[in-house]
Amino acid sequence: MTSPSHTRPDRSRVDPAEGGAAPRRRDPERTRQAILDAAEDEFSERGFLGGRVDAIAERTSTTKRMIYYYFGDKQGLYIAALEQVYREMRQSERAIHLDDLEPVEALRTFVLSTIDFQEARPSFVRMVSFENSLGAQNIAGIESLRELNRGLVDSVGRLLQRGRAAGVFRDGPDAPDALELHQLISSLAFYRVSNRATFREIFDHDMLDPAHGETFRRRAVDLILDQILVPGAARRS
Amino acid sequence: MTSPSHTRPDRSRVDPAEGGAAPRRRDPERTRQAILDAAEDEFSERGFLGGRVDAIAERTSTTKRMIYYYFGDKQGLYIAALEQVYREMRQSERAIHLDDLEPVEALRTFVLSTIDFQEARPSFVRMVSFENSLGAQNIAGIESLRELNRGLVDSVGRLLQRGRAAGVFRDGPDAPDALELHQLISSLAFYRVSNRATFREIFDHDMLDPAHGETFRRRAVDLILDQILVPGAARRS
Amino acid sequence: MTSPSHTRPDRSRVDPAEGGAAPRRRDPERTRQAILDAAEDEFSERGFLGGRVDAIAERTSTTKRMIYYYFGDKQGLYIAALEQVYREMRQSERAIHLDDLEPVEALRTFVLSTIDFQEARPSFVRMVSFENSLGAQNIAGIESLRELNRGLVDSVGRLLQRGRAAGVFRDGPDAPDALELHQLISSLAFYRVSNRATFREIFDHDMLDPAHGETFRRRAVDLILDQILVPGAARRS
Amino acid sequence: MTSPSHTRPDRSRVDPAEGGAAPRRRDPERTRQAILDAAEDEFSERGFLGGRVDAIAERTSTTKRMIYYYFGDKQGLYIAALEQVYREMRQSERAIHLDDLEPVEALRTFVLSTIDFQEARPSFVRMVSFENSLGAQNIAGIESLRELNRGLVDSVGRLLQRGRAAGVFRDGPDAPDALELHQLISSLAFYRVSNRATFREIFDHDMLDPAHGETFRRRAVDLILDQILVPGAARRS
DNA sequence: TATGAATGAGTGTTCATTCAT
DNA sequence: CATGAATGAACACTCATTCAT
Repeated sequence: MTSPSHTRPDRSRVDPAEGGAAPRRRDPERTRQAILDAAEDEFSERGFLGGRVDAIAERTSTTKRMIYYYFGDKQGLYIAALEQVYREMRQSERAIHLDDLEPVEALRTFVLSTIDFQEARPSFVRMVSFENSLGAQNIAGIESLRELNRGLVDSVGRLLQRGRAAGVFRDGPDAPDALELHQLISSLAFYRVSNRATFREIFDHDMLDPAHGETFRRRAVDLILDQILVPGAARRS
Repeated sequence: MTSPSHTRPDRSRVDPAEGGAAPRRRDPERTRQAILDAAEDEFSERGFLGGRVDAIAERTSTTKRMIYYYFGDKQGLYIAALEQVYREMRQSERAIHLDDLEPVEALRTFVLSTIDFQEARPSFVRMVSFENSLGAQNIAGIESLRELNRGLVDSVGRLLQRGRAAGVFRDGPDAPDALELHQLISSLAFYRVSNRATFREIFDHDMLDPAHGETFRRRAVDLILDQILVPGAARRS
Repeated sequence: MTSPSHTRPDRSRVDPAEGGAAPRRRDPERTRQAILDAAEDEFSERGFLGGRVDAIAERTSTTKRMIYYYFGDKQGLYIAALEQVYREMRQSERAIHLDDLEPVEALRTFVLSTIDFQEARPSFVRMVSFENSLGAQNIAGIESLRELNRGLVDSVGRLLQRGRAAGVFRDGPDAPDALELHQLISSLAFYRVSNRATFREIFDHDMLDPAHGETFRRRAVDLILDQILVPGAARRS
Repeated sequence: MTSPSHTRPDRSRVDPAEGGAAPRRRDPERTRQAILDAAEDEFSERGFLGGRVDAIAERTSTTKRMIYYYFGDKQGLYIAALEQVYREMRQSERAIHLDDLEPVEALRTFVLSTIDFQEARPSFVRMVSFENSLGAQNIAGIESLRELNRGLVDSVGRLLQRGRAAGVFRDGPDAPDALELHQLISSLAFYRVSNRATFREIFDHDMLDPAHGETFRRRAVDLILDQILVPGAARRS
């Protein structure tokens, strides 16, 4: 079982010799990364329109001028931050090596990993939410993001293929394809994080409360398997 | 079957005697409503932080000063707009009179109605998304919103009760309660709208394309019923 | 003979009751004019690119925000200032009522008036110089400026016509037309002001020094009359 | 007759051995000249205040740091560019060897050469215009520029002397001196270029259109000779 | 009830210039 | 000789909000 251990990797660890938090001088990669991390924080909290370049500069030890030096403008920085969170999402999927697991276990692992990632990295969810609310204007035409996500759906596609070949996954025109499966899993995992605040405010119920975590995970896995497994197939490997 | 016919009601038709589109003179209620509608448009497109009071004034034929006269400040206007979309959502649920339908049909109708509403009123989804991304700061403590939503979950609760009493809905500690059911249905219906833009941009797949509408609705209803119905129960009334 | 008495009209004298220099409150026209005058000063000294909106605000008692309120942006203000100096130039020509003078006297008066105006209003010359150096980008398509200037050339055209009809001005294909005459007069009057600084710096000679004024005026008038008058015509009326 | 063939000399051809366009390595003089030419372009298009050091660096293949290495600061570079265009102007006058021509022909040649040069090198006109608009602040005290220009007026002075000695040029207190003659010729030649843009924009008339070139040249030469020649003197040698 | 005028603090961005290597 | 990295001050422009009438 996957444990919710997705935390932001310490990308600033470029030169482990220097231990300081702030990029002091002459370490461009560290400076760049520090800006990027600050941008992720700011944009995930306030969105593209609400995010302030000044605020990002203040979160860093560098100056505002450096932001423009490295990223050109606010949108360039925003896109770079968006790419970063998408890349991490993709890496978290790659890390579980779906192709090495037998289909049912792979699917179960994938569902849990998706839930875990979104729970552990709420800034991913927030950034994607903001971006959607603005009609994905900033994302439009960024090929790297398309590739990242398509790679993920391809993984799911291979998984489905193997399951069908093994006779454990449903087949035929009525069975969901990889994209539909991705949509379904994402809906469950994403909504829990994206709508947490209003849900809590309105219902006094925290969807991310660990007390509900196991129940939610079990229900989600079962629900997905119900949709995919051929009736009567064994759920445990 | 519910058809997707949720469009924004023509709230400006306060005094049908006057036919003009713009609130000319001496009709405070119409002026107020025009501001509110403009605010809903602006805030749902750009969020609270991104939304501009000037832009709202320009969308209306009234002046900026009136906004402050009627709503106090930007946040007051934002909250009023949020209340408006929530109220409509609740009204759309009330309109289907769940209590008058037998449980299975009521559940099916509720699922479809939820899907339809969110599809027809994307500004609801966008405003809720924005609000969540900001941690529901603006919503905090607004009792009216809590009441609206709790009324909805209460409806679902009565529905579940009736189904269990009739022996068609699952019971016991493992069966989902009203809030969990609401979360599940919302996840499916909300995500389809909230993440439409990035989904389309990344996968060239429009989740709201009518071509996929029927399949999605059928799968969603079946999926929910699978979770609620006692095994072997008749799905059609 | 025309005396060099073209000074900037006191356009701020809107409400003669209030004598203060600064537009205090609630006198929009005065505020607007104060901004415009400050803009003329700033832009004529530093050009469009070199001129600073902040500096213009500081020259006024109003704030920078008001500049944008009245003129939209820097370019809008610049164009308004340019229109203002062009308009004054035209008015100074209108003030001498060329049509009421007999041709030779009218021509002499026009030449002197042109020289006087450019001498008295160096900010006109500087603004036009700057605008030319930038390729007249900002002027392009501003119809009001075209009309102002064409009105002036039309005046010169009527003057030439009358002189030819009276047999005192040269005629035929070799005689200069109104536009060529305007170019010639402008060259003399404009260059004296536009190139004053480098001339003084390089030759220690101030073209605008009153000591040379009479000589310059006499030579200029004679030179122009030489070009226009039929040989042997009386130069004095 | 002088033909308008003043084009910017290919100053980059310092070391003809290397054929490359860009100053690659180990050719400091070429690097310096490339920067200078880029500066002339930039400053003549946008002025001292409007010109950007970054833009100059981008016009060259060298880096911004080199600009500071070779020229100290922005103003140093600006002055160097100004000196360059003034030097070329002076060289174009020297090239016609006024002292070797008889006075009337020399004067005619000088007028045409002046017209040709300003027409061929509009960046000279623009830079001088900008510099004047700023009150010649940057030029102040640059002795080299004074020498260049005084040498030119001295040439004209010798020319006048020879003409008077030969009895073909007017003499006496009423006759123009060398500086006045320079001013007159410059006015005609300079204005045609300096005010081309607004003239074209306002009157739809391009003063530099080749169609008007011959007429303008003939009139200018005649006009100058009218001022200088003793009445009745032969215009052709 | 309504409105044009006014404001100060901030908004993204660019400037000429210098540093460390 | 040459370079990428860094800087602080300034840049044009916009924000939500309030005032006087």
